[in-house]
Amino acid sequence: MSYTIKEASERLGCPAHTIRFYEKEGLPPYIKRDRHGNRLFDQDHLDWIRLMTCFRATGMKISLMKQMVNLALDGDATIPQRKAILNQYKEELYRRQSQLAEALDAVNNKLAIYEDIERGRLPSESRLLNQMEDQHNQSIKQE
Amino acid sequence: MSYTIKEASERLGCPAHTIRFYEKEGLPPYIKRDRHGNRLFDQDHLDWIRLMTCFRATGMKISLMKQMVNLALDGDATIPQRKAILNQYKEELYRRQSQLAEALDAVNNKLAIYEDIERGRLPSESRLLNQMEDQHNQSIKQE
DNA sequence: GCTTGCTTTAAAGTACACTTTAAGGTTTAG
DNA sequence: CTAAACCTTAAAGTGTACTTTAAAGCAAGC
Repeated sequence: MSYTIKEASERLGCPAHTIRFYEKEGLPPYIKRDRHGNRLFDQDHLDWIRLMTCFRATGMKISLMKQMVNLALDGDATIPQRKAILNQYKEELYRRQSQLAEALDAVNNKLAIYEDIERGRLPSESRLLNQMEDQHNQSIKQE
Repeated sequence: MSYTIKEASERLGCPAHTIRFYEKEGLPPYIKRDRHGNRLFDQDHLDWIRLMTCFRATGMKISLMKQMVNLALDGDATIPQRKAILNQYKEELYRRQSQLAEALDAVNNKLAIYEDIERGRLPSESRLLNQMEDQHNQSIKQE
């Protein structure tokens, strides 16, 4: 049960070129080839790559993933180091979670203000930009 | 009550160069200058920039922020367009939230496996990499 | 046998957001 | 008067992750 790069690409929702790029970077090790040199992926590889893209999408750098792969290849003795990396990454994930929460708050705030303006409950724009514009206009008049 | 770029930089936790870069990109409009041409920021500008960095940190592109600023400068008539942009961005924020949740899950999974290995409850590495390695070794033997 | 569509590689190009450099002007402390 | 510590601009450089291009090989269908 092996997949060509095209099948792997479809299953992963990831361009074939990107998969090759990842292999070149050393992320998925031990990818087999058929007698023509074409890559053959099996489920384990797909799972592994999916994990990597999951980490990538949330900010882990490829170089760090490569480092983890290398540590893993060196055996169980490197588990403490890998744990340290993952724990640091986990901190980063928490940081991003609160950034997202903050941004969602800000967006909802903005949207609420827009609603208020549309319903005529607020004189105009959210204060900020207008005020800056006012100051700008004043300074123009003074020239 | 105005701040120099250095003070703004300190308050925002953002390099002065980056603030200048943002201004060049058109993000914070109407920044005043003193008689020597030095920028003068007031609280509204800092608030605005802080909002922009909050949006940036969570994936909004500078070009899109500039677009929003331009729309805002065109008056309340553009509110529907701005709402559309923010709602799209909100979708993106939700997408990122679930990506983060997924990644956190995966990390905790990995960490749990490492714990198990360290306590001798699992024979070795998380199966994945070893299995790939085994296959690799087999293919080497066959050569 | 030839086209179509896949595959391979290495290398160059792109997008994005900074970041650094270079060259110079002003203000303040000693 | 001069050095330190700011400020200015424009332009070039950097890092990251792709993405595209170019050149070529294999294989199934007509």
